[in-house]
Amino acid sequence: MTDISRRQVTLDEVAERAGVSRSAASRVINNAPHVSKAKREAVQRAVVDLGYVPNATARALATQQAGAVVLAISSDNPQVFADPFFAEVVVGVNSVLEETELELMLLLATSTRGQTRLEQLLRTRQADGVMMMSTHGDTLAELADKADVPVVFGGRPVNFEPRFYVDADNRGGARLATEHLVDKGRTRIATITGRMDEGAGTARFKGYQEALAVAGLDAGRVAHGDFSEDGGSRAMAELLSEHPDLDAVFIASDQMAIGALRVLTDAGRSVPGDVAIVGFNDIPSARHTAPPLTTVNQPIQALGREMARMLQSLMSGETPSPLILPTRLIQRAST
Amino acid sequence: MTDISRRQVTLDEVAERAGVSRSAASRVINNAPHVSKAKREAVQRAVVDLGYVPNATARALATQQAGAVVLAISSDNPQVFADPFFAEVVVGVNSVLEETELELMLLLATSTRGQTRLEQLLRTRQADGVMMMSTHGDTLAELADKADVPVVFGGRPVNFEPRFYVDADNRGGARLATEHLVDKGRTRIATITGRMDEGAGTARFKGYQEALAVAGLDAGRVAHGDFSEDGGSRAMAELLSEHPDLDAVFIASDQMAIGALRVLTDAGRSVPGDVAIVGFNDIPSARHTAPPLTTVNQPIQALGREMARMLQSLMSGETPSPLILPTRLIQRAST
DNA sequence: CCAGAAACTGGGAGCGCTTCCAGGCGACCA
DNA sequence: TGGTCGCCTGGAAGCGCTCCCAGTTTCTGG
Repeated sequence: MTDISRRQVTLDEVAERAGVSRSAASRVINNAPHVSKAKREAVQRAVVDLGYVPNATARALATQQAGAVVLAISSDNPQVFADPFFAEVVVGVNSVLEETELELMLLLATSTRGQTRLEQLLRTRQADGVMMMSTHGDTLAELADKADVPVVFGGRPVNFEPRFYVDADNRGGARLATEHLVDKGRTRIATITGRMDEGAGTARFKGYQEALAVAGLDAGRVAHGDFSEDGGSRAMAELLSEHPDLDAVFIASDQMAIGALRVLTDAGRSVPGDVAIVGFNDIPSARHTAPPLTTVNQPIQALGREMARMLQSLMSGETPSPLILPTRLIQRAST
Repeated sequence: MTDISRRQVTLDEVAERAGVSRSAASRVINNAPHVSKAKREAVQRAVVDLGYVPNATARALATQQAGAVVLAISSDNPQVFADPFFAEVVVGVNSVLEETELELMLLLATSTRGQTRLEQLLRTRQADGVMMMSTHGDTLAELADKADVPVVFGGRPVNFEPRFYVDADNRGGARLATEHLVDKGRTRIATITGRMDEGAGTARFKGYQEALAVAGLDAGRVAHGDFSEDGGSRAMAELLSEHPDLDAVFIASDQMAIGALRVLTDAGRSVPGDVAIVGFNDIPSARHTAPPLTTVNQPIQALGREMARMLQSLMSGETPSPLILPTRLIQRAST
């Protein structure tokens, strides 16, 4: 703080000013033992006098530790990250990383270029750990799981169970939502699924099926969406023409629910009078639709937090167990 | 790709296998001149055979270039980043960084710890450049502007004009919105401001004042909010009791507009019949309120993109000019 | 008061890569 | 054929830090 010098202050200069060897200075910086009290203090004084800050790069080279972890998001759609979902994940991740000396790197592996970068990252240990969010169970995911860098997954890709992951209880949440519909006395309950090549999509569909099986109801009214608002509209229209008798629909995302809601209203069906609907995700918009959307909330920040924690534990040599975070039903006026 | 060896492959190994010196190998890796065609090819072959990937850390140490830039967000509220706004900025930033060899680091400087980190970053050149989004014109911002690392600001802090920044035209957008209200024949136009300790807050207020001045209308109906939904509710209630005659209000954020809308409806005022309202930001929810919100859209991804571009230009020694991105009115049913 | 243990100390060898530099060598021109 | 120029080439010196190791000092306890 004292000296706004242009040049970077090095450990050698600190050592010299303190009248000790570089080794000694290094020891006090990393507060390692075997330094006399006098020298330790001399070094500390020199550090503040000179405004010394260790050079992270040099340290990384010497210790073979990058001092950074990366949050990698692999997808074919450059816009995915615009989803507020990830912003929340980042907040969670950051909250635990903040207690650490670790830096956070962001890798949006959307193009081939990004994918390559991720691969190299995995192979060359440029980061001390990676948090991977990959929607598709592509080869990249499996590669990541096998890499010798600690990797924890956020969410599970479809068709592939990583060794370490934290996921929201999508299946349980879907079951909850569907049961809620059953409890409301609905009997002809349809669903609009998400992308079935994503873990969340298949899991939520499974939850729907389970709940109806338990209730002894028909789970045959299904249309496939893609998590988007337009997809929801299309799927709802399809549902309406194939199964005009439906009296409720569980929709695998709020975005789709918003699209579906519009189609329903346009078709003259009242919500929840004629058909009750419940969404998933609890996005902010869900409370502002007409009627406000009953939906399933998942603890997104907690997801990020737990990913970071699990990564830490992995990095310190432990073998954590996968974690599934609870989801809960948020009841509003659409049911 | 060929060899999944545990150990990192080094330049020396490549050189040895290719039968050249390390210097030569280095030259071809960085495709520098002064290497014969034969050797160049030999090295290239060795690279793919061995699956060599340069060690970024070592390179960084040798070249004194980190190979990374950071996006720093300084705020006193750990939750700011949960705002989808930043997610979009990141998408924009990433889109240009993807063409580069640069890594993206994220620094959410919310705690004191984070602040310290940011300061050190600025002083020690651990990154080759920083994109700084700081709402308050605190000392940190000024420090950043003076740092010998290239720094570009996203948005302008209040009370302080950075040398390099890209910002949305908040003032122009606010003027647009207010003029729109005037055009609709409203004459008793109030405003709910954002936080006046943020650049966006003051700029939008200024735009409001300008528009009314031009129209020769009274700009005295103002209540201060804090950009949040609750703050909007409170401010609207205040407005209603202080200036019950208002027939329109320009609200400095959609979040506040949503809160205000509820208060208005509860108070029995119809929108836009009794009072027309326009928000700012064009968040997704804005299209789902009842009635859908007229608002001002700002090109957020473009903001990120331009920040990254400006930073690049700065890093390559140029002296770019500040940039102000246009905002535009999105007309919906609330006016 | 002495042997042995324990704590300190600084030298030096890296970590993997870039880059300066001096020497070598072939080509080209007169 | 000799001289010059310019392009290769590899050796070696770092970039700033960690950490092993051997040597020195200080401190025990008997």
